Amino acid sequence: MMTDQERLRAQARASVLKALAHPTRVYIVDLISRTGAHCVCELTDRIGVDTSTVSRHLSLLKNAGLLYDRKEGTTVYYDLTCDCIADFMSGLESVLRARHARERATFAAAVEHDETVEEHQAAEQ
Amino acid sequence: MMTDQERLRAQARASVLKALAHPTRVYIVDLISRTGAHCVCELTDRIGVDTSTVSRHLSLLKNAGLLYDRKEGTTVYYDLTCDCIADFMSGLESVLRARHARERATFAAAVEHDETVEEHQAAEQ
DNA sequence: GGCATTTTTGGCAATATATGCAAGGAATGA
DNA sequence: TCATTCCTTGCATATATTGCCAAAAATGCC
Repeated sequence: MMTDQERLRAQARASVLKALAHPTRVYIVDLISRTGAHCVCELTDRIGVDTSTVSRHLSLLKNAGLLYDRKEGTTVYYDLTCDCIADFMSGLESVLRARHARERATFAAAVEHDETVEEHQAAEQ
Repeated sequence: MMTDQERLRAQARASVLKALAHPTRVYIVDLISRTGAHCVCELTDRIGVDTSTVSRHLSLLKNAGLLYDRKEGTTVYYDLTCDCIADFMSGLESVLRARHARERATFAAAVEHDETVEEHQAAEQ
């Protein structure tokens, strides 16, 4: 049976993953990791949703400990708390590439036998 | 402005992160990556929730392309589709360590000045 | 003070997610 | 065939997430 420690560990890991698990937030983190700190209005322009929505995504990322903010006048700049976040996100690439390769393989095998992909997957069993 | 390609890319990344963004699913992926394939009932015993719930988590991870299943009799074993997933998850550790270090630093600085953590964070501005 | 700019917050509706229970397959063995 | 075991799916419910609008803070400038 799962220990309390394992439970806490899983929860901590999930909290980071949850913070990143949204297209807008992935985009924000990715952009900042490549081009440095950005303010809310810049991000709003790029992303094309309401400012309030972007602000909420940012404060969620801040609460998760992934971003910190710095105020200049009325402008608030958000930046990564740690380069390790960029490293972590780049690890996603391999996973996506592998997934893509698998999808292509399944599709190719189905075509080979003149089946639909669903038929092929069923036949695989 | 965000391009369609960027949008799709963010969506693809988020789909993997979303699949992992739950304590139970993090635990499952972690366990399998360390100790190999497991069947639904083993995981159910370890985790302590209903079988149907575990089964759903597993099929979600399968749909996300992170696990595949193999049937032996009435038993279904789930395993990682790719070692890169374990690598990716281990990248989380650095992020968590960094977050923890930051939290400790903030707490220590607050104690230093005999403030609450909230007061200290406000004073940081 | 009054005004403009930037950001955050409250409220609310729409949507998505998580869970257990109960019922329904699927494979095995008596 | 019947019972058993393992797993998945339908349904109902509870909770969480997302997004916009409008209103409120915060700051700087005149």
